[in-house]
Amino acid sequence: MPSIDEMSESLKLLSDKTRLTIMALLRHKEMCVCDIVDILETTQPNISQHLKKLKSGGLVHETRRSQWIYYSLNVDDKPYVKQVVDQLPSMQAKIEALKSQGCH
Amino acid sequence: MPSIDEMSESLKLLSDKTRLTIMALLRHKEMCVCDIVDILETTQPNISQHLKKLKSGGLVHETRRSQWIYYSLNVDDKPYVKQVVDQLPSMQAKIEALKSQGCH
DNA sequence: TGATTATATAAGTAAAGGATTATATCAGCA
DNA sequence: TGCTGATATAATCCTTTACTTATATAATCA
Repeated sequence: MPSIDEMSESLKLLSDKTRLTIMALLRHKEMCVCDIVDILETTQPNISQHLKKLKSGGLVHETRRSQWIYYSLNVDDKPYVKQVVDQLPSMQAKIEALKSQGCH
Repeated sequence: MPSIDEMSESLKLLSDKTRLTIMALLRHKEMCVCDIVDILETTQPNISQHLKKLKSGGLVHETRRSQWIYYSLNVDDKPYVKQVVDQLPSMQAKIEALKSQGCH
């Protein structure tokens, strides 16, 4: 049974628009930092810092694969987070748009 | 289908520990401001301001009954909010503790 | 090894947000 | 009408936080 403290911490991570959009993107597939930067049209340090918060809050998982670091969702152990993420709108259009000029 | 903007706004309301606790309390029953103040052991203006935010975000509903204003949950139209609220821990113990020295 | 690309970290800034104190409004009652 | 209790609003303070710019680390490749 999650405590109010745990829940409010996770919800704070989800309450930022940029981070919530990152979660919506990762729902489709794992992505590297530069993919997310391109799609969200912001700076690389901005995204890196948001990802760091999501990671230390246990909401995403990272894997290095040569020079790229791929991030993926890690929400299966938090039902109240998973249910929110599952209801995020599709980002398919934005992902398609990226494909044509992918970051690598 | 809710937008990222709508969802992040609701989640921001839930992400504060005081507001999340208020939602957990209201899950049990409607309550007036002085009840919540007593249980959370904070000041009346603090609770009033949090309630105002919850109300303008559409997460609670208010009813005046003589000099008391009762607040109750209003989450049935927002599934992603309802699912979070449904998983909040029980506040039964705190509510019981209040009964013995109720605010009116 | 040096150059390039991907990512992280650090420092600074500006804006948002929660809490407190003081005051105003509103309802009930003598 | 005046008093008391319940709630709301205003103003202020302090902390948190998101973003930017600059720099550091790490990996690949020539």
